Amino acid sequence: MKHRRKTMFNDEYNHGEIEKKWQNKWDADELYRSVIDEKKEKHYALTMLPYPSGDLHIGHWYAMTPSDSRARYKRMKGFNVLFPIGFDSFGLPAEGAAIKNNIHPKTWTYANIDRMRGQLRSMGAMFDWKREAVSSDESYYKWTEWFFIQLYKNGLAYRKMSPVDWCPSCNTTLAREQVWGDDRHCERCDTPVIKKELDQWFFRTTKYADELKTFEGIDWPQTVKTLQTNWVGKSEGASVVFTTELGGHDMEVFTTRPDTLWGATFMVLSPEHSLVDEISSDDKKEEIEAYKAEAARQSDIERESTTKEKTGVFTGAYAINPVNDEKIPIWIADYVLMSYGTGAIMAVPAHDQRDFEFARKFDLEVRVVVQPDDMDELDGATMEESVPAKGALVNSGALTGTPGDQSVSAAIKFIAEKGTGKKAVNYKLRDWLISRQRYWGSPIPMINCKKCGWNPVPEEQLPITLPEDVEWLPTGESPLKLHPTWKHTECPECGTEAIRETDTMDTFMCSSWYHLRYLSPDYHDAPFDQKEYDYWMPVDTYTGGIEHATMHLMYTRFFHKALRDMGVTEGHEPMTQLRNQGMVLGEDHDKMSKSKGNVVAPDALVEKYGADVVRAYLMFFARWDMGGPWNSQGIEGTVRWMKRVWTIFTDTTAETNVTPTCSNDTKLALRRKLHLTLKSITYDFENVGFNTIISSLMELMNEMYKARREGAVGSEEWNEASKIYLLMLAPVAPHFAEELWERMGGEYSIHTQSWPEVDERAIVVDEVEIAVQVNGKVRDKITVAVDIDDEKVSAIALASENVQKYLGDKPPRKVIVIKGRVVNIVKG
RNA sequence: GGGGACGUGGCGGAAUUUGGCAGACGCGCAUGGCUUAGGACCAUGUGCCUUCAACGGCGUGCGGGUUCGAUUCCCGCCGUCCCCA
Repeated sequence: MKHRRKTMFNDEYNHGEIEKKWQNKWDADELYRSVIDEKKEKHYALTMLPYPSGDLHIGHWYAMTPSDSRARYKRMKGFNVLFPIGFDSFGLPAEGAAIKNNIHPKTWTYANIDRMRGQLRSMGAMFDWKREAVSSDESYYKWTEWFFIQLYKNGLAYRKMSPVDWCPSCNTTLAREQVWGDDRHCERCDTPVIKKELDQWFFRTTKYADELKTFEGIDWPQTVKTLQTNWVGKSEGASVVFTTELGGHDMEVFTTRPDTLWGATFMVLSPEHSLVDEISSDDKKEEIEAYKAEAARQSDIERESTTKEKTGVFTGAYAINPVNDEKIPIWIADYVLMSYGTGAIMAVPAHDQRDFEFARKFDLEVRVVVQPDDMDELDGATMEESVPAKGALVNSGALTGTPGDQSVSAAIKFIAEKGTGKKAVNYKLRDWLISRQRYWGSPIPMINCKKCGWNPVPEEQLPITLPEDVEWLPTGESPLKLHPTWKHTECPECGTEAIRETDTMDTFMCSSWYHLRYLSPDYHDAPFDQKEYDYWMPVDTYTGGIEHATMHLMYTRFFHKALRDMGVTEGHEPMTQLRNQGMVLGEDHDKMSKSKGNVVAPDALVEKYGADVVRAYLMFFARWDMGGPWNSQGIEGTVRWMKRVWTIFTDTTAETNVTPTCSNDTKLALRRKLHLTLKSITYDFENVGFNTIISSLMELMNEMYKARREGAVGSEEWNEASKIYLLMLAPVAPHFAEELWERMGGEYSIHTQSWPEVDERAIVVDEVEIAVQVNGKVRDKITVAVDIDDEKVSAIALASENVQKYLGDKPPRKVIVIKGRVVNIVKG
């Protein structure tokens, strides 16, 4: 047969059979069952749960199998390790499939889960399947609903009318972080989103804004911390109230530069600002309406673009600048967005570039109020660009002359005393919009009564389950809304007829607490069993993609903090250590995509090479946090290495006599290499450096081949190396190592053995080779005793013939000795 | 426009734990062995240049700086990618 060579090595190691054999045995023996053991220190290793799209891709393998190796290492290190898995199984694609293939989302989802369970098992990971949690199970989303009610009762969930991003294709609202790119398209279907006014449920994430940007006591990558900090987007400044000349309408503005207040020569409102219609004069109304319509057609990105020509319309109204009581015109312009700050700005053209461009376009006054020390005297009439730098105040009434380093605080003091403003903080972070106008999600357990308003479903009625007899109409409207009976219920307050909320929750709500459900997925009295929580939490190592930095990773922190304040969870953070893996790219170095045809399918690789080779290659081929291009030839190197491992431990024929004939030097060198390797692999596992774990194992194998040629087989040192080699290999290639371990008479299972101890004495040598440099360039190498003192080693170095050649006649100016590494001689 | 990450042989990547012999390990390539055969296996070599060679010169995106010594630290560019506006 053409594919005769699909077994990895030869007839002895049939990876398909052997991997299956051990998977079944581990299962039967419940080898990876994790139960509370107070005698042991716990380690909660968590990998981000997959969405059941129907097929595990190589990215899942990349995220999960190295994480599994580390969890296995931790277990051998003596920790009681929990490494669970589950499915984030609510979400839009199921409904897409429902519409497209006329299949119920539930049927589709659970069929996918079944298939993916099999694929996940083929990894040979130490998942504890008894702790599996599936977010679309009633037993799970009962508690998602319960959490919603707790948030509501604690004032952290509220409903408001709000302009939201709406995907016309998915027929649902999106959170700010689900809207991507310059054209502001839907994360899922790439359709450009539109703005829509809707009544929506929000979580008060902004309450935790400051806390979300502190990362005390947790070991998270700096990149994630930076992304989250920027996402919170805290800026400090002042809020100042401007009043209209007529009618006395108050308009609050936020500014980071209250020191430039005296330079505010006009105001700009966002076209959507609620006061626009009220304050504008009759002769401007028509023009304003036209402008508003035009602005609504553009995306925020277009509107804020710095390259775009400024546009705007004068409202006919004037405001009073509160610091100097001057009358300034109020304009509307699309570069001011309702979604940032208050939707109104004070325009200081001399010191803000956008305001400057606007002023020049419409011939508005540019008044210099800040004069930086290192610049020539500024002139508002002739300057060609704004000067945003700080500096001493000029033309600023009582504050004129205030130096630049005090100007902001002086201005805040001034407006505070006048009662027209105060110190203020503005955040970019918005409250989390969680309403989705879809069917396949956790219902929002709220009831609306004409008399009593909104009330939560009584907790004893949970879960509010999804009706199964639903249909999808071409209008795209939520089937829950269309269902004839489901939404009709009675008011928990007054008992009269009332209507259920027909929106469901954003699925990020489900994944905000799945790490808690894993603790006790069958527990009925609460979302989790307190005993399990007390033992396992917090998560010690969390691994997953960085793309969730401002989404899931932010939501789950918010969730934990909110629950903490309700007394449900403890500690400030849910996950102590976070590590992100990079992406596996296609062989063409491009992002994998079906359209490019560069997708690598893990199932086929497992079939051809076995899970262990795939695992090892994924650990080896790139830095885990960076990722890199797949290489179908590269994986053959991993096959070769494992083949060599197999051969050296199983082939006891021919030249590999079991009676050692080698020198003591060979044995000591082998032992030294062994313990050096053990030391560095231990370090690498601790520090999540997977690629060098594999290269260290390869190096040691090369050394063992050398020792074998020199007749080391059968010696005590050889046997020690063999045993420790397999123990180090076990987390990487669990089936393969177990098989060899058994054949060599090891006690079942290799995975319950202890991680070996480094023998530092084996590493010690009495002589080292060090480099001798002249002016930083290596000119010779000398071998000296390890404990040689600096004078002696300098003398030997200076005596080197080659060094003398470069030194010339003059005595050296300086000799630097770095013990055990280098001697650098500086020429005289 | 702002913020961040990265840039090392033909390729993926080591050396970023403490600034101390750049190129570990693997792919590819080359030579030899074994073999009826090799796309298997074993061994050796492989940064570039100097027509061969190293005990020579150059070399970690480019230019500068600090240092006895810089892939590593600092400054300025260029390029790639990511995030934000």
